[in-house]
Amino acid sequence: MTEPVLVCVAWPYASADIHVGNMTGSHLPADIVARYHRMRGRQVLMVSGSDSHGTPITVRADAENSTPPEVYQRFHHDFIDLFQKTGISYDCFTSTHTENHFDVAQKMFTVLKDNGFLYTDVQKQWYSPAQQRFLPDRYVEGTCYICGYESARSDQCDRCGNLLESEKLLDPRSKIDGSTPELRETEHFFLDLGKLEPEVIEFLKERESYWRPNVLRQSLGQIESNPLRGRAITRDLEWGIPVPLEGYDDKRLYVWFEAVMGYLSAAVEANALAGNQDGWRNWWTNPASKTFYFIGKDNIPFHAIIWPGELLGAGIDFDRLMGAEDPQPFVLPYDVPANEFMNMEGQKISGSRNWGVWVLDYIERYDPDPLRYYLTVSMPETRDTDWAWEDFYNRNNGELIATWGNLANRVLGFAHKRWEGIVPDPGELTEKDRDLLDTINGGFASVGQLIEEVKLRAALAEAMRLASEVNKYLDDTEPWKTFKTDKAAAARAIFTAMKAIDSLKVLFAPFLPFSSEKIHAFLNYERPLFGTPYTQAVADNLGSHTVLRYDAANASGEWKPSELTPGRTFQQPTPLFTKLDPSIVAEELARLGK
RNA sequence: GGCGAGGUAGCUCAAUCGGUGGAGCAGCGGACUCAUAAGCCGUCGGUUGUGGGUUCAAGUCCCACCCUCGCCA
Repeated sequence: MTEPVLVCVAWPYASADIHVGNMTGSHLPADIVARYHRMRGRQVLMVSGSDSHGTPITVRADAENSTPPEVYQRFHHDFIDLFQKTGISYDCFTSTHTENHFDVAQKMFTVLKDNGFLYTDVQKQWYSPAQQRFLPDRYVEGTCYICGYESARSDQCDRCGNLLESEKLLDPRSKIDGSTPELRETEHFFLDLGKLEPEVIEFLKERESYWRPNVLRQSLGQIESNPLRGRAITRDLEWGIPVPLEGYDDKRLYVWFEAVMGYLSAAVEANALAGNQDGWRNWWTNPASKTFYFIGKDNIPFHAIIWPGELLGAGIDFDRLMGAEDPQPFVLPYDVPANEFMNMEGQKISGSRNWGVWVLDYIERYDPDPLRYYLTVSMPETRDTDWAWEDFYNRNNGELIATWGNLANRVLGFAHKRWEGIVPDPGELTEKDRDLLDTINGGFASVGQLIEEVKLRAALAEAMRLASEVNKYLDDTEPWKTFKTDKAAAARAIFTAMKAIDSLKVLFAPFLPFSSEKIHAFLNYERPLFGTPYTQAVADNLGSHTVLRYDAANASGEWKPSELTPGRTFQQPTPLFTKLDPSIVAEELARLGK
């Protein structure tokens, strides 16, 4: 059996469009890692879904005179469309509003409660006598008790920027009907993080040597300076997952508590859809399984502290509740390679100001691989980065096309013209030819190692360096000259370059799957490098939801050097990438902020 | 306010244990023509955010401060 690899991606909230910052922060790095491990022959399961509960969705539903299910479904379908168009190859992209997820989340609640990691406490919350219900913080505004701003949200003041203690808000008003809410006591469940702290610290320290410093230090440093305390995990809401206890009918699980459990429930769903009810355990209770969590820096505490805490608190009892005869504990996160943020032309990306590049909009005008290339070379792995259209244009024309696209085109084009679509016979290779192929083949170790460490910028830079080596080799051997004087030498050089390109196609494939498939097809390979995404409608007692899945049956890509042989036929190539006109920079800048 | 990450060439980033600060792009020069005027060779470019300190030696370690960003209160 090969190693199972679980690739978890932060669940996009189903009331906002996905922008380039979301892509480079989580979906894209996850996809690169997933595609790489698949080619290594590992059992990859890449999961995520739409985070469908919570107040912002009900706020939007109210504003649009719609319903929460309609709102989340609309965004959910857009997400799936986007992932298919950009090649984000989820094995299972589902939703938190499914019977399966409800079941998993409620079981986790029960297990944590039975194991003594939940307790109840009473909080004060704004209550609307007019509507006879508790109001979420976002539904209440009033005067900031720090700066006096009159339209402060109850949890944060937009003028002075301070986070507010909701119950201290002055002159509170309901945003729904303007009526005056009153403070009422309400009982909630709390996750007892203090009790879990020693185990969480031990978990973090075991990973100290290889986690990114920002992720590790922020988690460990936070705990060391402020001991963990309980956090409320229920809310007075209608939209969400019911608390699985008598007498809590008007309370729901808090989204932050249940959404992270989606990694687990999606694994359960994916395997159940494949007809293997117990299959999820291969990724979740098998000690050989490696689990990666691709998130943005704002999500670090949830994934490095709270989620491991929930998994530790569940112990072996979740597995027991799922019917295991010999229940096992959960596999804890192997790596949480959180990214920093990407800005847009020097300013923070903002949906309300339309300051950003929305991926479904991008894909109307440009191809997916240039986006993936640019987002990888400027991925915010160690610090915030900036999307600049001028830079996008330069990277596309001056790097991606100039170094890699042009290389494939010049070699395959020249070879096709001079050898009439048949891979030339090189005879005996010279030392120079073997040196080049050795250098390229070394990429399978060097690029692979960097991807395993989730240093994706460095990995792509290494692949580009190797492509550059082939350009140098061609300049050195000059087959276009030797073709006229020493045809055998030209055949040798072109064969060597073709073989190098056939290998580079694989080295680039996790990053640039569409163009690698193109080269693969030019070379007349029968089966594609990667599998095929498809959608499936799944009906349950909550209705129906669409799941994005991945069919690997026909995939043939393997992380190993080319075995190209002389004599096989190949196609006349077409350019891998489209050269951009400089005018797009001004055109795109003009769209921002409108 | 507490915790954390970052600040290095015009731009984007490297620099292992403290051991002569490097690459790509842009700029400049050159030879070439298979290729999407791409590619290749050469070259210019630095008070490592600021101020102190430790050391034979500091981008790296220590202290203070400034700036950007995130989490928490």
